Amino acid sequence: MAAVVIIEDDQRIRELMARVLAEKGYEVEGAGTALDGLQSIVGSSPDVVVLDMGLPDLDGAELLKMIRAVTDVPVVVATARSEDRDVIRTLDAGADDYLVKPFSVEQLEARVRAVLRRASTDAGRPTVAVGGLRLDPSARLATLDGQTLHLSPKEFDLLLYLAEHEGTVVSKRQLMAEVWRQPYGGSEKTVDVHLSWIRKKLGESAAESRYIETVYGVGVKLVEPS
Amino acid sequence: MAAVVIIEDDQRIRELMARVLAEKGYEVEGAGTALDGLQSIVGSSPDVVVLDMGLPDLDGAELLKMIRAVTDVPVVVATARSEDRDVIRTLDAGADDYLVKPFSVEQLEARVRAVLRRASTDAGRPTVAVGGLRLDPSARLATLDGQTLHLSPKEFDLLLYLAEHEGTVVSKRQLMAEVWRQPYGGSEKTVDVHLSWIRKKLGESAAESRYIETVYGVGVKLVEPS
DNA sequence: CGCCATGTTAAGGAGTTGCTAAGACAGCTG
DNA sequence: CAGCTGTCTTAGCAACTCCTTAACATGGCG
Repeated sequence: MAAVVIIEDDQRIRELMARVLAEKGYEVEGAGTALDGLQSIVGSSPDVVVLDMGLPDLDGAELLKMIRAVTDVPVVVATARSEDRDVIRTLDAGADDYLVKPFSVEQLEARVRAVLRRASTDAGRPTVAVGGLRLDPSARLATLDGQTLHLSPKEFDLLLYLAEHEGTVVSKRQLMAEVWRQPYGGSEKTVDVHLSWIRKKLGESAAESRYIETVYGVGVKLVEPS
Repeated sequence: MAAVVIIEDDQRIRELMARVLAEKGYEVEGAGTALDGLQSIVGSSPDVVVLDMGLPDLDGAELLKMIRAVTDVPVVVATARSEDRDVIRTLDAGADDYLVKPFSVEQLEARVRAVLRRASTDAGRPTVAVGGLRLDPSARLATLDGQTLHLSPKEFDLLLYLAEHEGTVVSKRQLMAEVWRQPYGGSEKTVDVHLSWIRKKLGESAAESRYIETVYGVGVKLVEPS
């Protein structure tokens, strides 16, 4: 079963979280300070880290950066509502998901599970095909009618997400949250720009769409061209 | 079941480890001094050795060298946090994995199991071929279009890892973890440099790639040249 | 027609990568 | 034991790619 490190200074909360996750079968290790947390991470190589941003000895964003400098382990951050503004900075610093206090234990468990699922499936995700478009996540290879497409990282991720939701309308906010991993604040214009670039590479435009269809006021969807 | 020799001077810790591993079905033998440890290794031919670096009668690194001079048995070293700096040197001296004290018994068991798994698959690894490139792990022999390639140890390991994941993008951090056995802190620039050297020996460069392809922002992959 | 969502293009800066060179270190050899 | 050789790591610069922001154009919808 997966191993979790919980970094949270309030002992009561920490032990509560630990108990809940332990009951679900996770192997849990708790830490009350940033330093202990880092030690635990390095020592135990956990599969997920749950990190409280309000630590007494070090700013949570700082710690997150340190963790990121050292490993790719998925991190779920927990913030108090008052620290809302920092959420953007937090996610920029490399968090994989977040929780806003007060949160229920069900939420905690759900996020941990979601992050784990993402991490585990990231490697062996199967190739997606829509019409003449093929996307192989493990090789990061995109082809259109047999021709290799040169896509930037974000372009690939974005197109992959759309392809995995073929035929479903996806809002730009959702894309900012899922592809950019930035549920707050991120400008949705960025999505427009990337979509435009992808369209160009697919040999289409918004006026003459083949794969990428805009649904005015709602979002976009990827469809098989007719 | 696999046999383990534990070399640890603190009797309490040694017996704790022994009991835990014995419960898991390992055949355990303990030793409190370097000399006893060597005797046990030579006498019992264990499948794994767990070695505490802080022995009273001999420096752990010295003992590790002596073990290596005698056998290829996998060794998991346990170090105290203060000796952190030496970890790299320790691994260079031929350790297969390491534990940082204090560690949980679960960690101990996990590392032992991991090392065993690696060792068992290490032995009979078959030759890998990608295009005109052939890598024979057991003979440590690399050839390109029939011509022998002179690769340094790290270069060989790195190329082998890439070849075993042909067509899959591998991140530099992953390479640091898997090839360098250093999941934390290692500079990823090192990977770049080694890749550059390998490319030169393969008769290619990043600008004109044949086998080794860079995927910007993600990692590298080995592919059959077209 | 006016407002707002969307499309497109351009430009700047931030971040990533490639490669050379130099230092550190171990093992070997004379 | 001094010097040589091969190897690995670190540093640093140049070149490059990418993402975002801004600005302007277009087009839908009331």
